[in-house]
Amino acid sequence: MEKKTTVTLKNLALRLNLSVSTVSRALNNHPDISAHTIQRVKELAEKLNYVPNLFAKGFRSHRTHILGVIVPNISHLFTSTLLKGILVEAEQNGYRVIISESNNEENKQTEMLQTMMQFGADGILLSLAKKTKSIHQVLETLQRIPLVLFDKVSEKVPCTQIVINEEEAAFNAVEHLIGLGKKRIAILKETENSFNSEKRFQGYKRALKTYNIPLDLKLVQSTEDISLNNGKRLTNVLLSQKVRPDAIFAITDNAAIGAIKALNKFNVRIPEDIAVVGFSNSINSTIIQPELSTVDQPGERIGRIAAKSLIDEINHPNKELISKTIEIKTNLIVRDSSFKAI
Amino acid sequence: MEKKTTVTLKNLALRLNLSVSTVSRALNNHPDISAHTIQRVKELAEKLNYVPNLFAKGFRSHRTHILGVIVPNISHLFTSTLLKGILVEAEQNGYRVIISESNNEENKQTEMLQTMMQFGADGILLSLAKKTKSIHQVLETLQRIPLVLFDKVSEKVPCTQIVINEEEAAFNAVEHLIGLGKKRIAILKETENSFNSEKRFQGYKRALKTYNIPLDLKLVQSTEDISLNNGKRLTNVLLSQKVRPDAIFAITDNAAIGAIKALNKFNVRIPEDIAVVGFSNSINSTIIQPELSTVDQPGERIGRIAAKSLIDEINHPNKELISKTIEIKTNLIVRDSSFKAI
DNA sequence: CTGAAAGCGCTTACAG
DNA sequence: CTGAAAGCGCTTACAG
Repeated sequence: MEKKTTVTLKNLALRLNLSVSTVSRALNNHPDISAHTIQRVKELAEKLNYVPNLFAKGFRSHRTHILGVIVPNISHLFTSTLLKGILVEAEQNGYRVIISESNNEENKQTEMLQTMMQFGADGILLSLAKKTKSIHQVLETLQRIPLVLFDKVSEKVPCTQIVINEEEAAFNAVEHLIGLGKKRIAILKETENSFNSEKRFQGYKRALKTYNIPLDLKLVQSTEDISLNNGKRLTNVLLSQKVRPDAIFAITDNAAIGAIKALNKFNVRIPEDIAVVGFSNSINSTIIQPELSTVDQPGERIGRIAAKSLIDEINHPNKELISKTIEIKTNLIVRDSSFKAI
Repeated sequence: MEKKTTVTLKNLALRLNLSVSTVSRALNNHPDISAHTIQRVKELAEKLNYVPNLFAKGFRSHRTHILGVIVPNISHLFTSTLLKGILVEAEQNGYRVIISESNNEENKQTEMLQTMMQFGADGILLSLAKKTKSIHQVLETLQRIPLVLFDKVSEKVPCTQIVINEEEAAFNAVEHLIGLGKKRIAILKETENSFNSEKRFQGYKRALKTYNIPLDLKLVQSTEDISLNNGKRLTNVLLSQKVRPDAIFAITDNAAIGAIKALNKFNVRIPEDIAVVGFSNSINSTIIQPELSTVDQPGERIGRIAAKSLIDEINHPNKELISKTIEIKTNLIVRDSSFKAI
């Protein structure tokens, strides 16, 4: 097979003995153009498989219909559900999506924000890198094109932010454990509290306070990277202490699964001896034995709302930058790891 | 905070009392321009936070440095590892990536191929939708811009294709089971054999033949959607038969995990009574109890090689379209679900 | 060393 | 109903 060359308006015009202007108008169904001409033009366009160059189009109209998306790490299941929501919503509104990773590095994030602008993205969806110390470039970007934060957000940025009810969700999870009679509830969280970790920790503390349970720092275990393996490790630390916890609230499913693995290894009964609750409702939470109680974090929904909000802002630009937080409610899903139905 | 307006070459030129040409050259370090001028231009550009409009640039040079990626479904963990590889490799070569989903629908895929071209993507990475009956649009696209197939491929398309050694990997997995003394090895596969399912089934059959085990169609279980739940369901079917299998080879980890769940429920001993092997080495495979033996499918590596191949073709375009398959070797990872070390 | 001009593919206000 | 011309932001061959 041979390669083909690109068909342009000029090509069509030449072949049809028309001007480029007329061809352009015909393809766009301009009312001025005669039905006959429109038909001739469209037939040839079809025949030659003409595809308009959206680059030229967007370049002229200052609208590219591209949304830029920056996430810390694409290869997390939760991230991919966020992305799915973004793709679906973008698609429905005629937008394409450029995706890139910051790898949780601030430099990378800054660089990506710049390239997104260079590519003429109409707007940007950003989930902040964990190590974002300075939000300078974020503000710089925000002053030029619409930008919406989602999932990993920061109150310092005056823009629309899409989050779940982190604090309340954590409160509910811990309250659930307290309701089951648990009194020594440990938490597995991040060392450098990210927005999410911080909020969930606050919810944990408020629940304890509400039910008059003193905060015991021995039960507060932190780690740099809240992964499955670190969940295991921190649980081993908890088990080695003189007084063991009777419940573990992990701020991610992965850490919770690590906890269950550690408990299973030492034949600790779940939930009778130690109950476990996670956060995310990832697919993994139903694979582990016993199945994990967890907060359902509706990734696709968050992605859709984030994309929708951004597209709204693109269509109705604000003169001033304003903060606005959209909080999405979550539900606690109770499974065998915290409450075993008989 | 106030919004800012876009800074262009013209802006800079006006302020500096220079021509647009000179400013352009200065920013690109053209040897003709004096060091002094270069400095002046760059300082102002820095100060005003000038970002070149890559759209205008690409529009002129016919190179957008955008790669289009189409996958059936973004919210699968394996897909996201493929995407990670693509992003990393693209990034290293100065390319941005537009990602979209075909949702396993041929219409959607066709539409996406067109938009990718309209956006002036320099090349396309495509993982075929399951229900791709006609490859007409794929061929049409291929005749215009470089296109590389990965993961879900088709021998009908004359282009570079990146796959794993599907057939051999399946052969090895089944051979492993045979080596453990298993004789009644069931397979869980797809009804309408996709490229992957077909190859894996072939490997299964070749292994049986090699070791003189007759193919028993009762042990060949197929399903439309090779998911966890269908893995469970098909395993229940197998268990209900007069003569049970002594091993199950599932062509996906999810189906294998479903199988394990079903076996656990009926207290079938794994691997003594029935051994299980999956395919993918997804994170789930180490969460299930017992941990799953599986074929390690190096997603990130496949993604990287696919992106690399595409970028190579963009840089060295071929006149003729040629088929070329790059096969990536895989390893079988043996865990407790097939062989329990004592 | 610097500038004026053409052109990438398209749209649209202005003329006729 | 149709066309010639300008312009989106940039680069580059051509002049000087």
